Amino acid sequence: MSQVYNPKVIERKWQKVWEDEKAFAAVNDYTKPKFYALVEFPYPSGQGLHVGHPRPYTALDIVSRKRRMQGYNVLFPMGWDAFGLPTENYAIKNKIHPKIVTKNNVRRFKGQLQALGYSFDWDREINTTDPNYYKWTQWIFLKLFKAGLAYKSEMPINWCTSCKCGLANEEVVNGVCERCGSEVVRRVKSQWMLKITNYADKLIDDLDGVDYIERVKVSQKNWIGRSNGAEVEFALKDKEEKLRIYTTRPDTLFGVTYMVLSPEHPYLEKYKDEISNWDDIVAYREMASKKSDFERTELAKDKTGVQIEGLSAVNPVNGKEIPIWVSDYVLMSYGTGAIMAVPGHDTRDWEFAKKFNLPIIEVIAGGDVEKEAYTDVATGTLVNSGFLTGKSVEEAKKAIIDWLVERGLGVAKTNFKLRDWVFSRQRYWGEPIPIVKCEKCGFVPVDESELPLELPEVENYEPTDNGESPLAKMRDWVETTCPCCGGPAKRETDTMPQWAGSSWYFLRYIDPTNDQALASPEALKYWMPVDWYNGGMEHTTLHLLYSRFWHKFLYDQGVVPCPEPYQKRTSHGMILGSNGEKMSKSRGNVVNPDDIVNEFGADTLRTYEMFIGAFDAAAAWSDDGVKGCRRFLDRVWKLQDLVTEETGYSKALETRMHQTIKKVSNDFENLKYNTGIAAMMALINDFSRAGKVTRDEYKTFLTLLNPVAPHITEELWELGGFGGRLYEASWPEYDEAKTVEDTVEIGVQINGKLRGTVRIARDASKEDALAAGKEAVSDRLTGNIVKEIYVPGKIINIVQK
RNA sequence: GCAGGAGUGGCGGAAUUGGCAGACGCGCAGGCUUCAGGUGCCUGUGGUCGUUAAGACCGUGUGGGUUCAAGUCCCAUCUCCUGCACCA
Repeated sequence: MSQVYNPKVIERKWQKVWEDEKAFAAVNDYTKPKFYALVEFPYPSGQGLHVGHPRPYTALDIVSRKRRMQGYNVLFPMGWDAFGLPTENYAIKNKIHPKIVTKNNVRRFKGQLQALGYSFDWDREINTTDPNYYKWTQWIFLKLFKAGLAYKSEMPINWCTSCKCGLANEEVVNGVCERCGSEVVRRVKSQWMLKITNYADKLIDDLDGVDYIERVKVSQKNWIGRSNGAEVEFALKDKEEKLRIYTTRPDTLFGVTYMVLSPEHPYLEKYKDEISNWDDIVAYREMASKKSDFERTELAKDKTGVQIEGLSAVNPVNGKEIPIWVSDYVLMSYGTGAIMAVPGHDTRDWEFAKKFNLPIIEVIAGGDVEKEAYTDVATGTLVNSGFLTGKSVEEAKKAIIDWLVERGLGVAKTNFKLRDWVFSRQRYWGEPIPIVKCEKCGFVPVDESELPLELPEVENYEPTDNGESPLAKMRDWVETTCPCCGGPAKRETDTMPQWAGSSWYFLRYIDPTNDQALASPEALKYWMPVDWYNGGMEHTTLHLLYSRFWHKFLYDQGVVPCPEPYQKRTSHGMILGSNGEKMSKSRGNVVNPDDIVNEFGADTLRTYEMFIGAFDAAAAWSDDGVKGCRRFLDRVWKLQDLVTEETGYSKALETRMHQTIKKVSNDFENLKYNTGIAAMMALINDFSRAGKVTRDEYKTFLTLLNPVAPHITEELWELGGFGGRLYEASWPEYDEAKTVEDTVEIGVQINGKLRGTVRIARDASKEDALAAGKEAVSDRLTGNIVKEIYVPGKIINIVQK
């Protein structure tokens, strides 16, 4: 009789064995087929690991373990995205250096991850706050700077009033700081910017060549927001200068009844002497500037504006004079900051026109422009539009652009919603920006040989009230000499955002100790691109876009061998509390993974998180579900008592074995861990029903389960005396021909309703099948058969009156 | 408003190309083991009707449709989630 299953003992035992044997080290043997599996490296927060973390980690651990058994050289690394505000805030509050805080948090996280038995190659562990790591983050920044893609610009930025720090547009959510939830205001500051917009087209177009789940592609596209249209010049009446606007609907040019400038448009200032109601304009502009972006969008439903008196425009297609208004529904940051308004066919213009009683002209037939704007482009036909009348929207667009181009009145133009990336943070705990400002030479890059430019030790990490980074107070550090002219100069005191370190980390795992390059070209060529990258949906727009941008830049620089970093991207769903709500301290529904490991074992936690439901859907935690998975592993443990001396698969279970190997193999590759585990549960039910399991059945079962529950299976493998280590065993093969049985039970329907079943040969002829089928439902047959359907292996349906 | 996704037992969730709806797990009920509780094992478990049974009918958000056959395809509609949101 076997001993009791004791995960505490065996899990520790095998984790030690794997570590000592370097079981999961990726080797630099470039002749083997490679598989690079990547999960998002965590931010080592003070709270420790959350039950959400193991879900994606276990999923790719399963794939990695399986691929190793299939002979791949697998790279499955882990590291720490350790720069960031919570650590800095904790350091400020508790007067401990962020370096120490980070070190402690990392130790805790690492211990927790190791207790879960992941097959990470810990020899390749990286940490973004390690100077040997951020040396290369800075190096990439210098490359960007030298390529003209990093620039400093005075611009209104999003300023978090609590973090005292500038934020990227992406970090402002509903008008508040994504991180701390405080109010975000506009402030003009000189900021480092990265020209991600230069890559806007490629970032969209290259999505066609990668295997990302659809919603990730869609979000990336929406975020970049490419739209095709035209820039058109409207003459200002009695002026030399033209007013340039952007539109995606040049086909509606005959329907323009007014124009709108954004409140920040430079023409207002320029023509203020000729504007007779200048005071009203100024008042409106001030009111608009006081509104935050959030308020501006919140008040979207109610349009406001003022007509500019003394200024009007001329429609280039028909010479009509049209009024110009100013309104904050037009943004200076998009297009040209001015629009042509076509209330008949644009919802916003329609609302504005209705409110201010402006004329509405129908130029596309199909709707009722008095009731609402008709915006359908697919079916409309042009009316009231001169030479465009009668054309479809698509034809009209082409025709009008040609017409405008011929006369020098406009050009086709593509616009993007994507803005350049605000790259400065007025904070201590980030990578210093390796730039020096010299009175004579301007912004000068620090010489590459000086990298890493290390963070100096400061007394106080608190940001200053005037919005400068704590580094600004470090006289000794700030005052330096210009690398260019040798004169006195000052260091940049802003640091990089947290996104910087995570924008290229997957490259460093490939060659983590290289001090000559971020990674060797040979190693990059072998390992890149990442074959499978899994991460949260919350990183779909920011991290994914930023890292693709950097990678594309590095590709253009000849540093990396491929234009896209990730071949495949999947996302996991969140783990919710047992009440179906997001886990949070305040809701009191947080589950600590340590408790589960202590009470049930790591294998149970792993199995449960994979069995909980569809991988990409959110799932609510259930303590009973955890128990069920432990019960399953207990039954696996007891399987050893059923093992016989027989080899091969028993006759009764042969088909089932082949089917299960096939199902589990496929499910593990397709994120369907829940059904893969269900198949193994069903198999173990078969074993207990049979009352025995052959050695080979047992061996196959342990191998299939190993990626999910590596400790218990490794222990049983050893107890079973199969020799060697299970992690080195081969993944079981199946024979397609043996996944189907010779005879099948199929349903027999009468008029589409199931009336019986019949067991017949899989490839039975129609005659035989129907004969058997009729036999099974003979008492229901009327003899008046209209139609007989037989789908081999599936169904018999007899249609009768 | 736009985009993406989802609505299936008491619950989590399964269902290659349309082909026996509810796999697997939880929960629940009964039984065996036990002094007892727990564990373990066995059996049952979509609903309604039917004395048990045999059986019948209904059943995948709602309403239509296509088909021998629909959770799956088409049209319409409702609800929920997740992004984005005055982007011209």
